[in-house]
Amino acid sequence: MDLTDILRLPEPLRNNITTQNLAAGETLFTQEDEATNFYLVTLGRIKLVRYINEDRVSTFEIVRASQSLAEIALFEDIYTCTAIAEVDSEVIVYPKELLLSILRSYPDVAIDFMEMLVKKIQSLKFRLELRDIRIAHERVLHYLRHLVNFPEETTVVLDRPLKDIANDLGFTPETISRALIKLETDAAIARQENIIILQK
Amino acid sequence: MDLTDILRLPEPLRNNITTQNLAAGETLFTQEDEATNFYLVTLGRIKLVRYINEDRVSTFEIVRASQSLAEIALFEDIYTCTAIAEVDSEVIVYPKELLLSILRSYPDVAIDFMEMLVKKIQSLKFRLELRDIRIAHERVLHYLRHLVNFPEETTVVLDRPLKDIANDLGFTPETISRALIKLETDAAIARQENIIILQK
DNA sequence: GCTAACACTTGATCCAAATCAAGTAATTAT
DNA sequence: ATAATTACTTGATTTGGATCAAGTGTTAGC
Repeated sequence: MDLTDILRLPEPLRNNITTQNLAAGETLFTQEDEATNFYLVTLGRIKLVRYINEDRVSTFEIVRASQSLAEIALFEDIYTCTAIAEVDSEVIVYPKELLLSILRSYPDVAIDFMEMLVKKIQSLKFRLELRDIRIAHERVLHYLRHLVNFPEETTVVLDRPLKDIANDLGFTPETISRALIKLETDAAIARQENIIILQK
Repeated sequence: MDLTDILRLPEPLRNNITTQNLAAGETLFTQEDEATNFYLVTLGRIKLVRYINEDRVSTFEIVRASQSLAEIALFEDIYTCTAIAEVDSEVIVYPKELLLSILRSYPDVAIDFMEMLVKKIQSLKFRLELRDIRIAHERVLHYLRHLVNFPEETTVVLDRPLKDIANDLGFTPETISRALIKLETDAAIARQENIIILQK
């Protein structure tokens, strides 16, 4: 989902993009706002959420440095979710029309952009697949194994609070905690702080 | 998610695509197969599934007429899921390299393609949002309301067996059945066969 | 037309995650 | 340094979906 290629923009257009800084907890845009920009995160972490009703929030996605958000802006008039900085963050702002013209004029950038979109689709599909695993410790194990990029690797460093991971996986923090303990007693993993070692 | 624009291909290239017919239950491609083609469904319904382990199957997506599948083929070497025809179906086969060259040469087609990808992302995000609603009748109602394209509409025609919808939503058929009955007694919906009327 | 398969419904029971509650440890703020 | 907040853990209880089981009605096949 790396989008650094988007940064390699044609010179004349690169001058028209700006950066924006966000404090932890600050909102970048809100659901139903007019969609005017596409963003690339350069620092920090942006959380995309949707308010389903008064007391229910669904977290769609955690967008990290070098990842993009608000692709929808290119083809829709309003944002369909709310973007909030989880920690102090920085984003590059690409005005919608500008980006569309770039994508029309530079096939290489367009192909990179498509690849990023396809990777995002894969990632969402995986998260959906996870939800079909009902038993907590099985879901967590499947998730941990997926975090390992290469099959020969066995170590996963959790860089977010467990409660956030719990939320991603559709569990409560209590359930994640118990699931990890079960995986540990079953000798499927070993834990040291926020480092998980998968036992093959 | 309409992709009919992809059909409006530049004349010289259109000759290089072929169609393929599938009987109900037939497999189009299998997880781990070499990814050589991108497909557009012209008739019927293709189900994308992933085999998580021996006895667990996760349905990713139902691809219908005028929708596409296997975008991943463009950027990866192997398919990450298995495609099976739910009913007798027909697909257009786009060889990977051919489609990539089209996307490079024809910005309009590329933009249409991106729009399709973004719509797919939206759809997956919605399905993920659904999974965050735990209570069955609430999840079902949210789903039904989403099937209504225009806010003033109130009628939803379910064109697939309830058990398939149940599977999409991450429930058993029993649970969906009970959820619909609850929504009916709560006067949130009315039912006539496979037609659902949403009470606003 | 009869049988078989399938879709849906209904009821009883089971099970696992949510919830509620409380405590500990670690980090942040003052 | 101390207080306050936050992250995580642990235990007891609740809750609601899964499962098992059986029945009805409809569709498809022979």
